[in-house]
Amino acid sequence: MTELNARVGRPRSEQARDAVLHAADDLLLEVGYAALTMKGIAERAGVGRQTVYRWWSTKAEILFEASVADAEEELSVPRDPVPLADLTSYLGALVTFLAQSPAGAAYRTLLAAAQHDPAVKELIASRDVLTDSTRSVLARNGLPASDDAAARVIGPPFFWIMSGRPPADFPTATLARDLLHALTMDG
Amino acid sequence: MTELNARVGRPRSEQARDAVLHAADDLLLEVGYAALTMKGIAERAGVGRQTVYRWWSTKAEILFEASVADAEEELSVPRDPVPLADLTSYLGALVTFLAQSPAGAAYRTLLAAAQHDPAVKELIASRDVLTDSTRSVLARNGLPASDDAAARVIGPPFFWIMSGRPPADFPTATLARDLLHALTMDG
Amino acid sequence: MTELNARVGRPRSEQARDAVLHAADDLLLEVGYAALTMKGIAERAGVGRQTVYRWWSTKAEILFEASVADAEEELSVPRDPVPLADLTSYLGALVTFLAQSPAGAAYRTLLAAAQHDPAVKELIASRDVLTDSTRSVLARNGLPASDDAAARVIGPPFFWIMSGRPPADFPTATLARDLLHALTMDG
Amino acid sequence: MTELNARVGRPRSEQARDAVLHAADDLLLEVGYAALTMKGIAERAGVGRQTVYRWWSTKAEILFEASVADAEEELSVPRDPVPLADLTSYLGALVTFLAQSPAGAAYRTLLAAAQHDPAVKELIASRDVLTDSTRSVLARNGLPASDDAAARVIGPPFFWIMSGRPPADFPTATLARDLLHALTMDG
DNA sequence: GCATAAGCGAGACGGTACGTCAGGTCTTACG
DNA sequence: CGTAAGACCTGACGTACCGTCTCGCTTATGC
Repeated sequence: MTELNARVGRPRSEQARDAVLHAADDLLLEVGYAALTMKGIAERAGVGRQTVYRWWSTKAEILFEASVADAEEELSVPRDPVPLADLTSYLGALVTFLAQSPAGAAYRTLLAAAQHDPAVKELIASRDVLTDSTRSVLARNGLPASDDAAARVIGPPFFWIMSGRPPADFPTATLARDLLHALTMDG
Repeated sequence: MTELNARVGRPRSEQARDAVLHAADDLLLEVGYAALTMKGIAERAGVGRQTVYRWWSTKAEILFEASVADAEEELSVPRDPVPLADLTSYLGALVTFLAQSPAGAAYRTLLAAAQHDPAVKELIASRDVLTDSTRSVLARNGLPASDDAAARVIGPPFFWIMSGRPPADFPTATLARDLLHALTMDG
Repeated sequence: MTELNARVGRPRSEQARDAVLHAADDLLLEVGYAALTMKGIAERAGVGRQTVYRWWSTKAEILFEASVADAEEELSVPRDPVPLADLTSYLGALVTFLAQSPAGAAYRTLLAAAQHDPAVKELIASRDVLTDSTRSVLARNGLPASDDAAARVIGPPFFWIMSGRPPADFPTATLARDLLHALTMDG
Repeated sequence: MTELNARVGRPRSEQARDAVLHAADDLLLEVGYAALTMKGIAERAGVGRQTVYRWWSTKAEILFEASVADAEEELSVPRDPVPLADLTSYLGALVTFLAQSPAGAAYRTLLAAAQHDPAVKELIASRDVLTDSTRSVLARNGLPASDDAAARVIGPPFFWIMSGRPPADFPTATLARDLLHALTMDG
């Protein structure tokens, strides 16, 4: 028995955990990150404030836990045997994720918060779901799967969306073509 | 007469304005954006709270006014007659600005805040100093100075720094070469 | 020459003085003493704030100046040759003044303010218009015109109104009769 | 069960309540009513501002709660079998209460505030401790215990103290004698 | 008749209290 | 011992008024 005393007392309520994660997701879309409060999350979830603080330190941690799984799923596009088509469709998913998805909103928000909050920075660094998925797409198309290659894929759509431009106007096809050419040279 | 009543009452104190802008700059570096408060700025500046609210609505507005001028200066690199060298040195300045400069920190912070604050988004949109300077560098090297060309220049270093990687590791030269090639084709 | 340089410069504006006094009177009735502010008085009077501060230090001083003249007039009842009738009609005027008149409201307010503001206490002490008029009524009816005789006349209606009871219910006649009897004995 | 949910959550802190009431009492004497602030009371009591606002809306309510009990005690003089002596000693207690006692200062202050604050007026009307105690003294001496009889007892010393005269100079004995005579006639 | 001087309305200045809100901690009773 | 409830202290919020200080202007006197 490695966890002799682990089961002493009332077990954690899965119901409370889910309620908190959903409340955080909902409130992020409704009121935005700045107006998102631990108090508000607890009240929306119908949960005591202490229960929230017991399991998460900050609203960023809640958002992170709430969005990582969704993010992974939304970014996993089916592989296309033609590299150009594969990369293009992935870039499209990236733009959609960043601009439209609740999990994408959480990602942008967390990266933003990380700029002035070391704890969030560490959280993000521990699991950068965007870089990870991009590297796997590069790898499966025989391209270099380095961090800087990933940054060259993610960067343009990321800046595009972060600076508030319409996702539809982003030149996905052109970028895919150029990246494929450039990264093939590099490798 | 455009400003008939402009000189009624005590005129605005330039001294107070400067004190507020500098206080905001200093405090951003010292305590970060989240802990930056209107109250704190006013106290650091030795200024009444009302005086801050009289001229700026939010801490974002103060930071914006405080950083725009600095940003423009730091991003204006002397032109190199060789396009590759010119673009490379500009990319270097971009990385340095984003990663090291107080004005760059303010820029990252504001773009972050814009993700959940429409007022900040509008502010940024009214004067995106990064896109502007990039477009002018592209133009002077005979490259297409569109918004999406700019996004392809800014995006990679922007994501690199935003996700907390070391500025020194960013592949400035490679990116400059590839961009020059790709954008020449597009044009 | 007592006032050699007294007439140098622009003379005081009587118009501004009147506007301030009336504004104070009006605002006292409209918003009450607590919500009466120097700023509000100045704005209502259409006068600069400095002009108010130049001539009065506190809102109490303004009210005092605004009400003393009115008070004296309202409390000067025509003499009745029959002492009981004279005293009765004066008591009636007293009740009406305290309960209904704007100047009476100002008097109650100032006496209230005097309880915790020594400056107001001194102001009132310098000219207690209620005690003065009462003493003169006592004197003209051959009664002792001491301060404590005055207090015995003023006290009951004063407490009655101060504690918020309806003026009509105050037993003017009974009090006048008893006072006349008691004070005659004392003298 | 009238208070089914009364015991849910952390119970109110009696310690905080007492600290606030004492702080209000102390500060009233130290700085006066005008300079008495909710913020100051909270700080002096070592209590959060929200805790004060949670239980009391205004400084007047705090003073009222702080003084009523004291007032009742200070005004309950032991009965003297001789009516004149009983009334005289009660009048003495009244003067002392109004002029010297902290609770008396609170009473004067509240009656003052009631002149321009309907909420305070209602508060006072709900429990006029001065009128109540006076009526009971009148009753136990076989005199009419009406509101206007009470006003004739309280009025003179009340006006005396309110207008700032020395308590020692108030003619307690004369007033007691005259009142006894007059009210006996009325009854 | 022009300088000097003081009063004028306007409005910005550095402060401070307002009443509210969220933070994070604590203390209950219940399950 | 986890939970919901809710009171606790702390401290920032944005507003109002404080009393003071410039401004440009007006309106007197007096050299």
